[in-house]
Amino acid sequence: MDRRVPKKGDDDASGKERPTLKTLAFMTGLGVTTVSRALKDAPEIGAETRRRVQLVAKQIGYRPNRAGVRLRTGKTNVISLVLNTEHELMSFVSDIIYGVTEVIADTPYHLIVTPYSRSQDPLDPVRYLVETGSADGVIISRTQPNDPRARYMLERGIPFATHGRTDMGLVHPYHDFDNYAFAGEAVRYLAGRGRSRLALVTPPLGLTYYGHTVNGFADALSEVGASEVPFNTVSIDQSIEQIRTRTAQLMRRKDRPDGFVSSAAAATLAIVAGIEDAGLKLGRDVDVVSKQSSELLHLFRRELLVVNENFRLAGSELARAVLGWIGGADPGSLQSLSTPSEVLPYRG
Amino acid sequence: MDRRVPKKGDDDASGKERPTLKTLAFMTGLGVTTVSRALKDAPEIGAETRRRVQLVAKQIGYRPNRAGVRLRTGKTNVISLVLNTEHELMSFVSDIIYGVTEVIADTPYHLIVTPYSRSQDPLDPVRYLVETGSADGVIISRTQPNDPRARYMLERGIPFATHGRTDMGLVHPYHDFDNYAFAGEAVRYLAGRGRSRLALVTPPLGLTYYGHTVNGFADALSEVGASEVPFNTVSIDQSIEQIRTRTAQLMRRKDRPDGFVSSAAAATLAIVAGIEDAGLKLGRDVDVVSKQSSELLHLFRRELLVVNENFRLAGSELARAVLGWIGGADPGSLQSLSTPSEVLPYRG
DNA sequence: TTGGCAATCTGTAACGTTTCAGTATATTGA
DNA sequence: TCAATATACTGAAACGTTACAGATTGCCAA
Repeated sequence: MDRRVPKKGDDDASGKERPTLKTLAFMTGLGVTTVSRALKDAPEIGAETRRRVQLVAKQIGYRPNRAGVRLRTGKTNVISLVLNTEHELMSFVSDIIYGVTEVIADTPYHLIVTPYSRSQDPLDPVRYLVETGSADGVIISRTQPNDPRARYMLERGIPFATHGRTDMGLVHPYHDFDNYAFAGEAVRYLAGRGRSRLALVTPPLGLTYYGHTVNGFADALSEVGASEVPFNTVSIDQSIEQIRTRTAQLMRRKDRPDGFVSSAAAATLAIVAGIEDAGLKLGRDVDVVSKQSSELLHLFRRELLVVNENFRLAGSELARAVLGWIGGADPGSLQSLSTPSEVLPYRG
Repeated sequence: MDRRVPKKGDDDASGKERPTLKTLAFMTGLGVTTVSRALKDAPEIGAETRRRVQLVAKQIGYRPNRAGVRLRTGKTNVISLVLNTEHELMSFVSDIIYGVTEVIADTPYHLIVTPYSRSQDPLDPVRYLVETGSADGVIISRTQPNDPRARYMLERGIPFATHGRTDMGLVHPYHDFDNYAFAGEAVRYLAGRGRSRLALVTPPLGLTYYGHTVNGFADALSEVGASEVPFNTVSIDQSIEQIRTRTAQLMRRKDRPDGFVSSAAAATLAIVAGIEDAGLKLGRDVDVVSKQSSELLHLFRRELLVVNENFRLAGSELARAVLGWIGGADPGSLQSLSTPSEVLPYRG
C-alpha cells in the first residue's frame, strides 16, 4: 500500500509554520548543514551562498529555535539573576533588572529571575541552576567575603558576576559601589559641618560591603578626629519599625550622636522618623548623610545629605561582565568599581 | 574492524553526567518509553513499576531536560513578565516579580522578564514572545481599554493575564485593583474632613484604570456635593519635577484645591513638595489621600492619608491566572479584583 | 484448543540544531 | 597528464524527550 505519512517540511514553505533550517534549505536548494553554517559565517561557505542564505533568512524572519540549539549545544542563552525575595523596600531591584535587560537587549539572551527566600540556603538556587544547566551565566547579590556561591560556581566553571566583592583570594567578575569611599566622604562632610559624634547605620552584617563601609567610616573618623557613637543594634535590612524605635531610643540619650551615616534610603526614612520621635530636628540637632538610589530623599526632607548609587548602572555592568566571561574574556578584567558622587545637600 | 564508537549512556550510570531517561531506563532495566510514562503517572504502567521508577528517579535526582521537553512538545515552562523599563519610581515592579515567583516556586516554571522601552510599540515584545514561542504564558501591565496586545494573544490562543482590565467585550484573565472604589473612598473621606474642592492626580491617560479612577472620583464628588479642581496637566507617570512644579503653580492660585487624591506614592511625594513650595501646610490647608504600595508615606508626612495597594498580591494573582489558563481553566473564571483598604490616617 | 482482549511494556521516529565524516568539483603543482 | 589539495557542499547522527504503533504476556470465554 502506498499510504505514506506526509512529513512536516516535505512540500512547500507556504504554511503558517515557523521557518526552520529545513525551510531555508528547501527555499535555497541547499542542504540543512550548509544553511546552518552559512548563517554563522563559517569559513567554508562560498561568499555568495552565504549572502543568499542570510538574505532569505532575513526575509522570512528566520529565528533559530532555542530548544534545538540548547539541546544540541547545551547553550541556553539565558542569564539568571538570583534574588532574595524577603526584604522590605527593594526598589533598587527593578533598577538592576532594567540595567541587565538594557545590555542583553540586542543579544539572544533572556533574563530569568531566580528567587530564594530567607529561610533557604542561598546556595540552593545556584545549585539548582548549575545542576539543571538552566543558565549560561549567573548574577548574584548580597555577596559575602567568603561566598560559597562564588566558590561553587568557580569550581564548576560556570560564568557569573557578583554584585559586591568577595575576599577569598579568588578572582571573578564583579561590580561594586565603593562603600569605603562613601562612608569616608560622609564622615568628612559631617565633620566639615562641625559634627563630631557620629553613628553608622551599617549594611547587613555578613555581607562584604559591611566591612568596606565600617572601615571607611572608622578610618575617616580617626582622620578627622571625630568619635563613633556605637549603634550596632541596627542594620539596614531590619524592619522600618525596628530601626525607628532604636533610633528614637538612641536619640533620647544624653550621649546621642550629632550625625548619622546611613547605607540605604529606606533605613534613612526610619532614622529620620526616629530622630523626630525623640523631638529633635534634622539639620539643627543632627545631620544625616545617606545613600539613595532614586531622587526621593530630598523630597522627604530637604535637610538630608545624599550620595547617589546607581543600580541601573550596576545591572548593566554585571550583565556586561557575565557576557564577557561567557564570551571568553579574562575574568580578572571584568571587575568594576563605581565611585560615589560627592555628598549632595538639597540644591535650592 | 571492531572499532566501535562508544555511545554516551552505553555502559554504567556511574559518571558525573546528569541523569536522563536513558540512565533511568538502564538502572531499572526498563525501556525509555516506560520510564517516561511511569514518571508522569500514565495509566498503562503497572503500579509497582511506577513506584520503582519514581523512587530511583528521586534517588539519583533526575530532572527532565527542559530543552528536550521543549523541543519535543513545544512546552517551554516559561512565564514571561512584560515590563516597560522607562518609568521613574517603579518600586512596585519588584513586588510583582516576587509575587509571581512565590506562585511558580513549586512548579517547573521559570520567570523571564521581557522589557520594552517607551520608544517601542508595546506590541513588539509580545509579538516576539509569540512568534518565537518563548513562553507558555504572558503577563502584561499598563493595560488599555482597547489593548492590542490582549487582542493579539487572544487571536493566537496564547494564555496571558493582564494587570488591569480591558474593555473590548473580550474575556480573559486579569487582576485589577478597584480604582473606582479607591477614588470614591478617597473623595468621601476628604468630604468627611470638610474638604470640598478636590483635585485628582490621575493615572496615565491611555490606561484602563485612568477611566476607573476618574469615574470613581467624579461619581463620589457629585454624591457628596464636592467640586473638582481640574488638574489635567498632571498624571502619575510624569517626572517628579514636573508634578512638583505644576502642583506649586496650582496651589498659588486663589481657587486652589483643599484636597488631593493621588494614584501613586511617587507622585504624592512630588505633590507634597509642590504644596510646601507654595508655602502651604499639609493637613491644615490641604489634605492628600494617596495610594501606596509600601509603608513609606507615613514616614514621609504623618498628615498623609493612605490606601494600600498590594502589588505582591497582584503578582501572585496574575501568576495563578496564567497558570490556570495554561492548565485549561476557563479564562472567565480567572479574573480577580482587589478591594482597597479603608483610607488610613497615621496611627499614632 | 483457540480467539479475543486487557494489561504492560517497547522500539522508532520526530522536534531543530550542530558536528562529524565525508563527497564532488575545481584548482594547483610537477 | 596525474595526483594532490583546496573549495564548497552534504547526509547521518546525536542531544533528551514524547507520541505512535506495535509487541508480548496472561487470562478468560467459547
